[in-house]
Amino acid sequence: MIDKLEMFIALAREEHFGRAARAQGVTQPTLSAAIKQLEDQLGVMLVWRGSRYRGLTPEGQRALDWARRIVGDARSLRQEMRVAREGLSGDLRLAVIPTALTVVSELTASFGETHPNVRFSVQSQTSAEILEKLENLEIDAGLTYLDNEPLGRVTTVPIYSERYVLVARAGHPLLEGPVAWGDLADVPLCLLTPEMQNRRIINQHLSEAGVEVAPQIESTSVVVLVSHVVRSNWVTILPMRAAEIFMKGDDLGAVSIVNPDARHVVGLVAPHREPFTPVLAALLDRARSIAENTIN
Amino acid sequence: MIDKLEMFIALAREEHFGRAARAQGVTQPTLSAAIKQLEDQLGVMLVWRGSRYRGLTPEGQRALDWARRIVGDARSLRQEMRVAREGLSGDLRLAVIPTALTVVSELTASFGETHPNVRFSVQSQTSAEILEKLENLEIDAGLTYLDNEPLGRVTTVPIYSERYVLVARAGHPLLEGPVAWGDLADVPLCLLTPEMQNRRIINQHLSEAGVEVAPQIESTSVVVLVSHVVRSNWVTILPMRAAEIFMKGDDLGAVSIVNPDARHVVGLVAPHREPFTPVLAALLDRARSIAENTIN
DNA sequence: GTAATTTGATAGGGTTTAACTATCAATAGG
DNA sequence: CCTATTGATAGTTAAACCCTATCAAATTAC
Repeated sequence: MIDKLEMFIALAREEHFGRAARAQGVTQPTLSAAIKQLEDQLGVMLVWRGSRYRGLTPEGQRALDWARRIVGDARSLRQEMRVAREGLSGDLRLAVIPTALTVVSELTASFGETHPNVRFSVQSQTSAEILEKLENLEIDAGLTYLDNEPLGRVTTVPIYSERYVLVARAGHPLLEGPVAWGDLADVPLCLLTPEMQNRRIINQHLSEAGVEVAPQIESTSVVVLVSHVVRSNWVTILPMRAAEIFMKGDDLGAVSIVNPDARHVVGLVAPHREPFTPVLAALLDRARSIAENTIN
Repeated sequence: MIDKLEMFIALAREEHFGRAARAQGVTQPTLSAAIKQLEDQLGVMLVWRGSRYRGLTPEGQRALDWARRIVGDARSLRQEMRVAREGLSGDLRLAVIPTALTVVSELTASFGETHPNVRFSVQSQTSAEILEKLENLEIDAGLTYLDNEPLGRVTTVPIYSERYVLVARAGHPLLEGPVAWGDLADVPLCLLTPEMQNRRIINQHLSEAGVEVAPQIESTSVVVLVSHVVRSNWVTILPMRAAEIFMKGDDLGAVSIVNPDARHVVGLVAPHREPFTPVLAALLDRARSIAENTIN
């Protein structure tokens, strides 16, 4: 039953029998049969059938909610029993927004010392993808914005709040004094792509200051932005925590952007499953203790 | 997996491999094998093994919590899909404290008219048994005291509050005026047995009034109490809602017990599972609408 | 308009899992 | 010391499961 629910979740996620089967490590006929059996057992049609996948029926949508819950709890059971057997161990899958990537190590470094048997897998994702993967049980926790986005049934732990800095090549005139959002009207910017929440936040502040921008360079990667700044007169806007890792040399400079002193809270997001599994509880604890030192 | 978790829950409840197997409709070797497989899959010992069942290990206790949750959610999924298929239908297992038995029909009568395909099974239990069976998934909802007892992870809907009356044969001298708890010192009482919460409540009020009682007749059945009252000079103390069904003739009389005017809230108790299944949601709704008319 | 491709269902066969009956070993109770 | 109870083990049969191969319908490409 639980295996079939897992396959059903995979099908809803992949929207394709073949892909879902591959994701589950079975062949397509096996997955087709599993879905059919699930429908027989429940007595309702879950998937619109044509010659191809055409989405979930309303009952399928409801069943998906239960399936996620049941499968998630079953995994929690297994994980908790493994912890009982061999202490805190296993894999913890994290997804992180690009501008918070440097913060992950604060979590993992100290956590990893205390719990050497826990392995982390960290992937960079947009905030929307993080919430989606959290729902689909593809990750165990996320590091993302806690405001703005509609959060579902999740537990959140604030870790720090972003402050924005302007990053430019050393000697750039803007680095000399404090910068206001309104000063950036005619500055050549390179920014994250518009579907990313950080970019939307920046857009909002700029537009509130009456500035419309059309960056010549857009990227989903902070490294791309910074490397452009290093090599030219472009400047970029980054959260301080994302920028500081590039500031070790003297080729770059950063200056706070004020007026307003924008703040957006970033923190850990985990599915709200009661009780938490030991590993997740420990991670949330660690996040809370980090927050005490860094949030302000 | 889910079947094995069901067997595990049954084993924890019955504390006996053979009985648990019978309760699950399988043979004892099948259940033994299922538990062993569960232990293998989870990698931990769940049950203390000797020549007989000797209780759950700490890990088993934790696993039991998860198992109840998973199995309960799986049942909810099945039930909800059946509702989607054929409307509100199925069995609703209720357990009710003896003194609230007459109230059940208020719920079931109106509910049954609107939803003729829902069948009720009503059993009389003590309040402690109700909570235990709720936890073990043996019943779907209970009608019991909402105060006093430690309630677990449940949803409650208050329906009415008990007021206590003294019931005696017609013409009994106590029926003439209002009765205080302190007046009952030397009256021959028959009461529910001491493990029942209603009796403990009555004991408490009597003892606060300085009265110690040692009833000659004790029973778990209200009918037994009343039939003794009918045939002799014994009197009993009952919640008004439990007594009024016997007062149709003129052979019995009842009078409120005041000083203090004791009140204890009785209501519906259901496992808190989110979201509620349609049938349970409908029952809780009905309970709420009844409460509006009767609680005060 | 026809051919090629994609997509999911179906058929057949081998392997694994699961359940039952029968029996055994260990322990508790008299 | 004997008997009854309890749970584990063996052996057998039935069911479930998953694979490969193939097919029909629908979509896309030319």
